[in-house]
Amino acid sequence: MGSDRRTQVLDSALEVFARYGYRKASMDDVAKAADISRPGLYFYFSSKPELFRATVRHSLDGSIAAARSVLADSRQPLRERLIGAFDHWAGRYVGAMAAEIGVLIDSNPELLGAMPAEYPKLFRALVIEAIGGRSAGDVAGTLISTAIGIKHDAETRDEFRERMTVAVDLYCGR
Amino acid sequence: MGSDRRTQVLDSALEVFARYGYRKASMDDVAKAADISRPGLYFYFSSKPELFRATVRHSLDGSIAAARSVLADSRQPLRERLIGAFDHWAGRYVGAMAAEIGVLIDSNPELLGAMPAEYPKLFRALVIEAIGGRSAGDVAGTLISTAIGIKHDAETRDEFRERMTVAVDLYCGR
DNA sequence: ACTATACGAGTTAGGCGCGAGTTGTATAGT
DNA sequence: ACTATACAACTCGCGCCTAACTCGTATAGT
Repeated sequence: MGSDRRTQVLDSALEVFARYGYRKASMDDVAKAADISRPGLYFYFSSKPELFRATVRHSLDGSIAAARSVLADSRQPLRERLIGAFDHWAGRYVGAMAAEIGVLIDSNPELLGAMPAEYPKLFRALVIEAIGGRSAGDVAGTLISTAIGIKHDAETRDEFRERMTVAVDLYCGR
Repeated sequence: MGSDRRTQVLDSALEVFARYGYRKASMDDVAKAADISRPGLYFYFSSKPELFRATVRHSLDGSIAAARSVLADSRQPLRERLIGAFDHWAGRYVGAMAAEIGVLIDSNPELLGAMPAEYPKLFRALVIEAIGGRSAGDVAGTLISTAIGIKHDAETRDEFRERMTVAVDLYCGR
């Protein structure tokens, strides 16, 4: 399962990195948060940059997986699936302490390289597939941009969800 | 008219501030760019912070005025008016050297105070008025968020305009 | 498959003095 | 309604140094 020791370390690392930023977060901080020794941390990740990359990848994989499973749930109408997918994808990084995660990601480009850029493409493809039809690309692109815009001035995750609902109804509902 | 000496100084100041940022732009830089002496600059603006505030206000006033005149042009259909208004409002700060202006504004909050926050409200009110109807507030809010989102990953002003056109068509055309 | 301890190498934070640059003002002149 | 020049006060970056911290690894032990 995903609940092995390595996963637990990655979850702890995400909290620590999000709280202190990459530079000020020490391997010792992460080790303490994960309840292992600092040398023990190196059994899982051979360096701090590698730990950081794995942490970000783990987080993004989680968001993508959540979005995918929501979008694939054919019991729900398209409207609900889209709202849920955007909530998992972008809403995860809105408000409170979670806001720092997004900053963390696009604030360390030299460490992450082209890796984070793959995920928006993946998400976009999922949304296009879910919408279907000729103008699916246009609708998906517009909705994604709207989500980014809303993310910038929404205070809470609930507000993000509400406004995203309005956008979905406006752009691809009635 | 608006083409007096003071206006010329404000235009020069905007370029200088946008190019160097508030801190690294000196009053001497602005004076040279405006072709007046540095002491002469103090005849118009009694301090650097005041010059900065006046510069930002001048720029935002210009954008609002442009958006207002476009939205008021009843010869054009709503679709064209909306696209034009967003192009003037947000498109002005997209791509090339102009991208720095937006950063400049929300990167010096202690100098500007609550002043810049008034303009988005004003612009929103203009858009709501142009759209009209019951759900005008929802539509305007969504379109504005979409514009902000597009602004974040559009490379050129043309791309911004094109993608904003798509969004407007999704709302009020087909 | 780890912990506890230790260690070298490298990076970084903090303090400090100094020269340079900048702000705002003054003054004399046109 | 300005320019040219000058000036005091202040801030800011710079280099330099030292102390502290952090990374990655090694070693011995369970």
